[in-house]
Amino acid sequence: MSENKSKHQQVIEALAVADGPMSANELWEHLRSNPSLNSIGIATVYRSLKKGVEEGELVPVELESGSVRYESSGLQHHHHLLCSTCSRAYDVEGCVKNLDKLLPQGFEMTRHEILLYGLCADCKMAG
Amino acid sequence: MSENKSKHQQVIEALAVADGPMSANELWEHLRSNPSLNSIGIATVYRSLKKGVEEGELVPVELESGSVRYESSGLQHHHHLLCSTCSRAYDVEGCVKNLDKLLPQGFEMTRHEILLYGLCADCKMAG
DNA sequence: CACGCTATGATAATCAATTATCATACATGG
DNA sequence: CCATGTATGATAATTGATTATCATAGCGTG
Repeated sequence: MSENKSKHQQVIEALAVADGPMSANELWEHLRSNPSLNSIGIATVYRSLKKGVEEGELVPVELESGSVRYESSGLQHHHHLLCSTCSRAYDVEGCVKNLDKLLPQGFEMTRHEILLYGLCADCKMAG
Repeated sequence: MSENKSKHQQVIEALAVADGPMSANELWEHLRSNPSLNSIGIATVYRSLKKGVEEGELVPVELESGSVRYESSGLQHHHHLLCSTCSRAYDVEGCVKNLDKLLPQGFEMTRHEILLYGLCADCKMAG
């Protein structure tokens, strides 16, 4: 049925509406748990992520030592919060001034990431 | 010869004078390349890092998806720059204001990390 | 319908990082 | 010197993430 979305589209779209970058595994579990979609294989998730990055729709985000997360490209400048309870990463809007003042003499900065550690709203509420 | 430092001490001291957090492998290569020390095994490096963390002398720092770096505990508040050429992480002094303003409603922040991406002085010079 | 192509899924294989093993070396206290 | 316990190194084993394989299913075209 061509009315249905391809698995690749499902991956891309799931990230388009996500509230933060997701790892292959998070995405896999998220998509499998959605009853309106058929099941998806982990291999397909990885394939779609790779393809999405190659085609410029997705951007890899590295926040931790374990795995790589992905987010839609073209989001406006933002940063992330890593919840120490659920381990999910959440987008946080905005930025701060004066980051250049941190840069040591002789170094060059091309971009930056601000990572907040703490609790997301759900986990804080539950906690 | 008890006048010599144990390998564990060598690891701890190497991190104490380092200009940034180091991974087990970086530390291993660094220590092996120091002609004034005997060679060291990678297993000993891992053991010393684990012990150092357990005893509170070291702190793990996760900046990337690949591996964990370690730094001396008790350094004053600082952040890091990751050189895209040599892949080393460097400490950068200072911080910025207004980070709390980034925190979304309902979330809680316990700590933060600012990561600058770019070139270290050596690589920029060489580049 | 047959053909050929892409998408998909299950799973084996790979890879890097880390940990576990095990035998040896070293230091210390009888 | 001997017994014992810790430190060390080489290397095997494990682990988690990711990629490669391979067979199958679905789709569009002639």
